[in-house]
Amino acid sequence: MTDQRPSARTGRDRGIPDATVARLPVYLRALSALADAGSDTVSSEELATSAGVNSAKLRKDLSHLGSYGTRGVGYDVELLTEEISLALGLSQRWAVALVGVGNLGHALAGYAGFASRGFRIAALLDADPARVGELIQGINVQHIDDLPAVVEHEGISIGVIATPAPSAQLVCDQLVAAGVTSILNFAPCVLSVPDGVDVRKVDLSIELQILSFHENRKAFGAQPNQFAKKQPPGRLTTLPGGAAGTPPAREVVNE
Amino acid sequence: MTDQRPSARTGRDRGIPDATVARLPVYLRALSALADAGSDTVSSEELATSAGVNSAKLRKDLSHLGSYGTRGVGYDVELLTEEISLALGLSQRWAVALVGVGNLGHALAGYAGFASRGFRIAALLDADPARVGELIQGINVQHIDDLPAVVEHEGISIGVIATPAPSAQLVCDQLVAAGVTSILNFAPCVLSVPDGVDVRKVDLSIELQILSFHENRKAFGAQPNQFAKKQPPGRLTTLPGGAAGTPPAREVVNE
DNA sequence: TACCGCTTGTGAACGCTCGCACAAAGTCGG
DNA sequence: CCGACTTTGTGCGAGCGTTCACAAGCGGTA
Ligand SMILES: NC(=O)c1ccc[n+]([C@@H]2O[C@H](COP(=O)([O-])OP(=O)(O)OC[C@H]3O[C@@H](n4cnc5c(N)ncnc54)[C@H](O)[C@@H]3O)[C@@H](O)[C@H]2O)c1
Ligand SMILES: NC(=O)c1ccc[n+]([C@@H]2O[C@H](COP(=O)([O-])OP(=O)(O)OC[C@H]3O[C@@H](n4cnc5c(N)ncnc54)[C@H](O)[C@@H]3O)[C@@H](O)[C@H]2O)c1
Repeated sequence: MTDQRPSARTGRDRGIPDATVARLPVYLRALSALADAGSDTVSSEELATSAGVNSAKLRKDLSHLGSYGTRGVGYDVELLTEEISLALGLSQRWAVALVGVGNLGHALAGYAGFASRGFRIAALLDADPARVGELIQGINVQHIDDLPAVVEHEGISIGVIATPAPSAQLVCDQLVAAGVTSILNFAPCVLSVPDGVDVRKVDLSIELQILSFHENRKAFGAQPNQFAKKQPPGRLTTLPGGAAGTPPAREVVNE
Repeated sequence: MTDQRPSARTGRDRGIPDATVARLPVYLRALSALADAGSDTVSSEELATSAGVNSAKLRKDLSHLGSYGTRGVGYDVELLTEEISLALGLSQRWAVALVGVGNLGHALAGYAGFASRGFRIAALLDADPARVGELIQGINVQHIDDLPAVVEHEGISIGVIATPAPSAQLVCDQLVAAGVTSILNFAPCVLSVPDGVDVRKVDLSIELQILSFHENRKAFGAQPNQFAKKQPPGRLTTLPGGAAGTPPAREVVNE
């Protein structure tokens, strides 16, 4: 799961496990679909299937919130939706600041999935004077220097960073200084923040590289280089060149 | 970490742990920065700091690849870069198909981070006839029906889904049928795939909701509703309305 | 060559997560 | 009211991931 652990739970603390928190939004989505389909109640088995998890795991996850099921029947869709929303803090609408209105920033600004889940893009900010003043989805792009005032005025506590990596730490510091305590980072870099500030990252390249690993593993079952031991100039060199014979690629999968 | 576990490792199998695989790309990025800065060697302590992890964890992670460090000295930056790249299967350039050239798809198509990490966008596809033929970053948008031929011709093994959620499963099935064995999904839904196909998801809303949870926790230390027990109509109703007195919201953060 | 300081690689302990399996607790039909 | 059936909530064991702490190994120095 994404890393850079958020809010190191302080040993004691009767909190909900991180792994559970990460799944609650998925359950919420599945519940929403069930509600649209007209279901009033749902069993852990059904809900688990919709969410793509084991039913025992689902029940254990929900048990952390309290006892909201009915034995022999299942869970009330509406009630459970409310309880999960409450646990996630979605009973209030969070204001979000989006910094960096480039390619990705434009897509994010126009994303309907924010509003529908209880988040409001309260501000768009950029450092480029040419972008300031631009109107995107009815929101005016403001200069990054106005950040403190905007955060204060709009009551913003969540920031999204969509600037190039070299600027990300600077922007992050500015967000923190302005009072933002949760940050979602799209730039491919590690951010350092003071205690009490949570950072989560979304990194395309990392996801692709993980897929690459598994793809590679599928292509060559278990490699021969089982126990490598620093062969001085054994298999040599030049990374993006072509490492000893391009693999058989295809013919592996397909049903 | 993202979830929907890729390629259930079959019990035995001397493979690299998933948690380690997920961090290798981060190390790679840190190494790249060190190389640019002119370092020839690096200690586990330095590299761990750059990557934002514990140095013991870093060493254990690297130990899964083999013994490529020198005691008393550290790791050779270039050698380690090669070894990690090799382990991740980045010594070859993977061809990627991007399906859904809407808001997000456009941003992704123009993203330089793909190419620089060894991925090549080999095809853009969409179902909307109005988009077919459009030229984006020098690549022609093709119709989704041409998927099988394109996958075959370009040797594509990785697919990226950037269509609306209702189309995602259909597109996924088409990708799998065409021979794609790794999928990165941006649509907010669960995909089901046959064994042998890996799926990873990137979901904005989930990330924000996790941040919301922690933000909420910061606001109200440990809640009073410690042991809830199905209060029949206790605190009631209407989720996006205002759950029993809108919380004190502001005044919490702003350090 | 013998010694010293530094850093790796890893054994071992601990905590978190997962999934099984089942008792407890509810519904429903008679 | 009772008994059969269904589904939740959870105790428990196994496995994975993280961290500590240190012996082993390497380069440098006398
Ligand atoms: N485009 C994608 O699909 C994509 C995908 C994954 C990750 N990313 C990452 O997201 C980030 C943004 O990507 P992009 O393609 O939108 O880049 P971009 O260059 O199109 O946009 C970056 C924007 O950030 C602004 N900016 C730069 N420095 C700033 C600062 N100090 N304060 C405020 N604003 C600042 C720039 O003016 C620009 O408008 C990058 O880190 C990139 O690696 C992008
Ligand atoms: N825009 C964002 O910032 C953002 C952020 C996170 C997640 N997402 C998700 O990414 C997905 C795409 O978002 P978007 O804003 O780009 O939407 P969009 O509507 O702008 O683009 C979707 C594209 O997919 C194409 N499409 C639809 N059905 C198709 C099919 N069966 N085969 C091929 N192509 C098909 C459409 O023609 C359209 O071009 C959505 O699932 C969205 O929830 C978007």
